[in-house]
Amino acid sequence: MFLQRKTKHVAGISFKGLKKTMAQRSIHWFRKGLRLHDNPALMAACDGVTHMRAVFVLDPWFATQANVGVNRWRFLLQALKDLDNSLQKYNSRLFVVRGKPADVFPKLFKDWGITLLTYEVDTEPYAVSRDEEIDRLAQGAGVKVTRCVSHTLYDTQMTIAKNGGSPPLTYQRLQTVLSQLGPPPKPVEIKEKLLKACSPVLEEEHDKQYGVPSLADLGKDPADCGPCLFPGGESHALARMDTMLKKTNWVCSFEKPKTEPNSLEPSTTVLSPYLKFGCLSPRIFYYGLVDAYKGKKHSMPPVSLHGQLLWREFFTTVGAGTPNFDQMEGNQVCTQVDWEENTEWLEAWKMGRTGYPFIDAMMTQLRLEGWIHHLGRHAVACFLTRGDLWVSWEHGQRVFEEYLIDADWSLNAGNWLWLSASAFFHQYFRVYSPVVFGKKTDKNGDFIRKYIPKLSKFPEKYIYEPWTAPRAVQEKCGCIIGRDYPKPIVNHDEARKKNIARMAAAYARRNGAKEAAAGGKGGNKAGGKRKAEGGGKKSSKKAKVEKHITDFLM
DNA sequence: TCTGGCGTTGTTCCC
DNA sequence: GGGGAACAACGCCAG
Repeated sequence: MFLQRKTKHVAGISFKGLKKTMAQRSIHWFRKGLRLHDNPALMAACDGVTHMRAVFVLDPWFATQANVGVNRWRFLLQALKDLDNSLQKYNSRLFVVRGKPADVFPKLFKDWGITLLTYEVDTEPYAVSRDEEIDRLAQGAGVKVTRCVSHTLYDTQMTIAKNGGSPPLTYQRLQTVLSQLGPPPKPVEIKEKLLKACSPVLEEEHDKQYGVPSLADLGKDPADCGPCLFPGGESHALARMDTMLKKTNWVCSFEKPKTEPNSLEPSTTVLSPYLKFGCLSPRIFYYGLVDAYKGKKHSMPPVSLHGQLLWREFFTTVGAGTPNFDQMEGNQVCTQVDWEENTEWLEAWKMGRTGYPFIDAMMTQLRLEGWIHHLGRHAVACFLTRGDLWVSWEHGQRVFEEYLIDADWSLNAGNWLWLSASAFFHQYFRVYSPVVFGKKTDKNGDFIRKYIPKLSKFPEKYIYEPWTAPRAVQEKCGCIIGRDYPKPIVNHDEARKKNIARMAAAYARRNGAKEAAAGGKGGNKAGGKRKAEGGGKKSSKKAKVEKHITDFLM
């Protein structure tokens, strides 16, 4: 109900008006939302239309600017192939068109006699500017545009408006706002409309001009791909979700922090890549969980599976409402930290050569397979930034963007902000140990043995700290530390202490700047003065922080 | 304006 | 080994 209302509103046309003008030929533009199920924009493209064409534009921007690794390309192409297969069941096809959207659409509008363009709302900065341009071109061509929200549970702009015009910056605040908005809209059923709106496509002509390309067609070497553990596409997404939802006990007792980052089989759902590309509707998943929970005791947000969908909602909403969300400079929610450029350490981290087996195994899994457990992401992100290497989270973000098959602009930036304690999370003294953390769920180091075969023969006692193994043990294991596997590039205990102090200094600078700004604006001068003079809780707290900083930096 | 409680996922030590 | 407190002490937010 809500979505239909929104659709009409955003498109600036009424349903009555639509029926009178009766668009005959439409394009549904697939970007994310690579699915037929619960796709309100696709449904809008079929509404009262006799010829709907499904289009995906292979925008060169993604090849040149978007930092997409080969595993994610493979996932995308599989998803497109799956979509094409599904459309064939409706006597239709997917039209994959090469070129910039701004060049492609005016031609398609004209050649195909299009009167209606529909697409799913995308809140990422590039998508927003791209879509604004396409909207202008459509308007110029007399083509109506209908946009629908279905990548998120709620319309992010509505959530922001409900929060008073700015995005909620805490999870609890988001929950409060969403509770005021009511449950998310129900999924839409599309099959009948799709059947009516699809028209036959000439087979031979089609594959030559509009077929889904192969990796080789795109200049990618398929040999660079890792094993295909999570094939792309709506069919796989729905099958994966169904399998998972059937395990109701597991679903009801799911608590994210209790899942294992280094199990050999994923301990979580791995629905993230399917949600990223929209092969799976978040609302289908949400209501699938509602059914699974029904009448049973179950975990709750933030740790439950519903909670995971809300985290996705949280970061997408903040990302949509925060300029420069993916960088430190000009990002209002981000603490400014004096990270250091260290290409050698960054490369060691990226390639799994830090000398810390747990970190290196995680990064190897990421590079080869395109997915690692969320807590593994925490450990490696903390290590790169505030924990050990003091390298900017922006660099880590770019590496994740390249390697992850589920790399999502908002979630990636949001989580890096979180883990580097630059925003949302502030307890910077809680540092993951690259040695201790993994042991909790994998004492024997089986995960390390799998991803770093060189270390596979080390006894349990040394597997997380092979540099502590006596020379004789290293020789017996066929791996000399410093020759066959690196020595640790930093001393964790020393780096941790130094970096906690550096974070304290960064926070102190930020708070100092805030106070100065408040004073300069003629705000609460009395409060500022009181703090400056010393005395009271705040001042003693400040003195403590200063001592802490001095102890480690001087 | 101040204060106490809380925050998805730290580590170490002790019982 | 499991649970709870200490460690040192962050920002946010409701009341």
